[in-house]
Amino acid sequence: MNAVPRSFYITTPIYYVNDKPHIGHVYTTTICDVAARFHRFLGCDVFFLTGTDEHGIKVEKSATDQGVTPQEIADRNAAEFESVMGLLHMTNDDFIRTTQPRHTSQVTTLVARLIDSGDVYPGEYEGWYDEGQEEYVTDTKAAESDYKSPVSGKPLVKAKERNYFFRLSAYQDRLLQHIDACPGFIRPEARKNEVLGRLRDGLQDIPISRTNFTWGIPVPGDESHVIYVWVDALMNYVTAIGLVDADLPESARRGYWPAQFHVIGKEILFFHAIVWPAVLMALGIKLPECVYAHSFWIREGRKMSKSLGNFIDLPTIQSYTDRFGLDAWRWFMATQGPLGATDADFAHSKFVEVYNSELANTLGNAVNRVSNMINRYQDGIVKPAVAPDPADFDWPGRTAAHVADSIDRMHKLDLSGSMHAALSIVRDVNGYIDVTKPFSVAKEPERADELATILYNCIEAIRIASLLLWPALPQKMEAFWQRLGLSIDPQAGSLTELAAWGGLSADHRVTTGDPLFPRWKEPEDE
RNA sequence: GGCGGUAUAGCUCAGUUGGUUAGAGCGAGGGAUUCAUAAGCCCUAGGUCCCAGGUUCGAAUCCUGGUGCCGCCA
Repeated sequence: MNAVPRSFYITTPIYYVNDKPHIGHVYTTTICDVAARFHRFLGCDVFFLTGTDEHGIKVEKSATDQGVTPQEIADRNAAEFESVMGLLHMTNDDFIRTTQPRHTSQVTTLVARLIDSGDVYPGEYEGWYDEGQEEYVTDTKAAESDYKSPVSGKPLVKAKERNYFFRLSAYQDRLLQHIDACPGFIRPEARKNEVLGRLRDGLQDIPISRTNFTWGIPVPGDESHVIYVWVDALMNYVTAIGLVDADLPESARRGYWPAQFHVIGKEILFFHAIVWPAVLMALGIKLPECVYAHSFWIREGRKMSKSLGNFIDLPTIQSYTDRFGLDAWRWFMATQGPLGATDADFAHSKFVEVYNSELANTLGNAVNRVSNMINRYQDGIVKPAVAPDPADFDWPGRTAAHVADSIDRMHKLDLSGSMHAALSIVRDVNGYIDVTKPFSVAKEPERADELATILYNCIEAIRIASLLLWPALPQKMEAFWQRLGLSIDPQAGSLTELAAWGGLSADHRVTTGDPLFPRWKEPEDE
């Protein structure tokens, strides 16, 4: 298992500036951040991208309502999204905005290419139009609402519009072939099946231009149309690395393509797993390796919705990071989140349960008891393991297995599995202490060597676990390293070397301190 | 309505190509300890594996029907 330096490009969707940041945005970004940190530590050349989607009718309307320009709305809200990334210590390498010239210029180039190749052609769109909302609704939705506006109740009208269409239908077979050839292309499995189902139903060409608003990128050669926000937005994944403009400074990043992961929410699967790959095929650009569509958080068993007003918004998130610490929040996101096909429940009691059980009782307590014993019995000095292990525990083998498991799972974006593999090293330590009873051995001075061996094994195992845990718990693990007198730079990418057994030299001084994760007791409510 | 998924211990879920006493984590109960954040460790939990048929020497694991929940339908 040698970490061959290899590029690792991971993306979040770009967030729509007309929305307020909430747990959905924070979750996706945190997932990517943990994966990005882990891969940097492994020595991969990581490019982690996020950003904002700033065009479209909704932004234009908000601007009109507020009496400002759309760009002002975009600037203000993009700044808020970006500040959230900082607040949560996200390590994104860039933050792309769809109103930036570096983006718009390349989108223009790409769409022009599609027009040249005939993959985008002018046509006529006919459908049910909601005059109040100024938008078309699909035939199925129109039928569901009895051909009336779900908002105003007024009848929908059949309207025609000249549009530019993308020849999506032409890519149906190739998409099926690709999904067949690359089983990991769409994950998790349930999402892949949904895509396959839709492909079997057949694809129609889709309109990719609009004329009912102007806040967007003009269609090259026809300024009366703007490019549909979705096509505009999807292209950020290649414009951020300057894929089609060699003159841009970003073009030095072109080697990152194809991306390893597009991490998205399940609501935008169609665009990422069907439209985007088809557009890339049309452009002759390689496809990303994996589109990973996670599910949603629900709250205390109920869906989050506007009508219930129960969104986990930024203030709510901050109330958790304030009380439990940023790392605890990240841990819950990474280990309990909806990476699978079903939604995950954000329940306060569950948060406390996981925090106390895994972080306070298992990890924090292990760090505490071991460093305390080293201080108490050995004046805080780590001594070499010269005596044979009284428990004959295969530490090198066991830790190596867990390290390999943790890394393997992270490659598959199984964050929970990866973190729990790391935590099982700590569980081993807790069990080992019980068997070897260093606190009893310490009572017999002639067994000092045996004691030193036991304590070395404990602290060394925790050290190895801390490396794997760092991507999810950066602040606390760095604090732990400081107590151990270690200077570790995860950016240096030497995780596998550092995680080899015996890496901790003797003579390190271990200091004790406040518990890393103080046990949480629910305040007595009256 | 069409297509698809799922239904396993209080909770969240594992259960490989059907095969001896159905598993894990958390919670709960009990026990022996004390280095530690009253944490850790050990033991226990007797659950119709949704229901009814069927295939088979044998099914939680395959098939049919039913019911519940969920997802997708640009």
